[in-house]
Amino acid sequence: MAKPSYYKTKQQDTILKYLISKKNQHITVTMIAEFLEKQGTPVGVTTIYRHLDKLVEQGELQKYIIDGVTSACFQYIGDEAHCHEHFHLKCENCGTLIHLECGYMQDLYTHVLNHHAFDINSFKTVFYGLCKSCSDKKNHTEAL
Amino acid sequence: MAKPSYYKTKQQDTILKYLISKKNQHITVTMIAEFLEKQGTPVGVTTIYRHLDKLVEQGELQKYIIDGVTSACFQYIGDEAHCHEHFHLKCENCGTLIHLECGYMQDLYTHVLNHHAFDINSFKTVFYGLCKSCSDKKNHTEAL
DNA sequence: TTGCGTGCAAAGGTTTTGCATGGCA
DNA sequence: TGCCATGCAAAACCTTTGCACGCAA
Repeated sequence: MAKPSYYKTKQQDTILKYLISKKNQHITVTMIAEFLEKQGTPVGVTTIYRHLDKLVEQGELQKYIIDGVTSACFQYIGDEAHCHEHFHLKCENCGTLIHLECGYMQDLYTHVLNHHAFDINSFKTVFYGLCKSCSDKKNHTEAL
Repeated sequence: MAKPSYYKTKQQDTILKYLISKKNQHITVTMIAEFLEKQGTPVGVTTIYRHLDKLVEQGELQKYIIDGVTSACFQYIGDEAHCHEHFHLKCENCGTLIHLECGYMQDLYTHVLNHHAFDINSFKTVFYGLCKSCSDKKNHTEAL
């Protein structure tokens, strides 16, 4: 698996450069397509999808989906694939996406690995819940 | 919010009965539609979507999405909405979905709430990673 | 009788597939 | 030249919306 590209093409290079420039940032296929369009180096969405799939297989790119966001999200991580401390938090109310770096998550990773024999991929995992301001709001408005 | 139904209808009742019979189990809109069809009480998917939305708003039903599963997943939980110990684990390789009940998760919930001011919804949160057998397989096949 | 509930049909959006053409090696 | 890469068009899906009719109260 993780088939490498046989040919080096302009499109491949263009996409990869963009991904690297947005390293560790949240992007979507539409964002990529629009940016490349504006930049004067348009690439067909089919091609973008195919390259992203390949990079995900190779582990250089993380794909994650978020409820309420209609398209898939990606984050280029290069060779930091085994970081266990970066998680996503998504507020179910206001939609804010928080990137969380926290040592406790390393413990969580270890716990689940040792006690439940499950190797968590932190980048792909999205925690849902309520951020502080929305949580406060809800409590104030609890009288519906 | 959480608008109650004004009218009591056969469809509403049929859907709710099915959900309750599958309590704490993983279901999709298609599964519901097919079951009701076979049972001789077909309900249009539009209606199913609308009732599910309402139940999610009311907190009786949890919606979660899983990468690789093209449609949304639901789980009827009734009034157990505030359990912080039930999480989902999804193997990225074989697709197995594990329902995890674990006291450590209560600690995780507390940690994130106290240190990061974020109130995690455990039912909606899906951990991605590798289950033991797939993890073992990967290590054996590491020679690609 | 009133007006919400239902469900068909159509629209909307993302992602995949078929296929002819283009371009790397 | 051989083959993979590309990208248009169309298909495949899931989900939402519009609208006319049905049905609960």
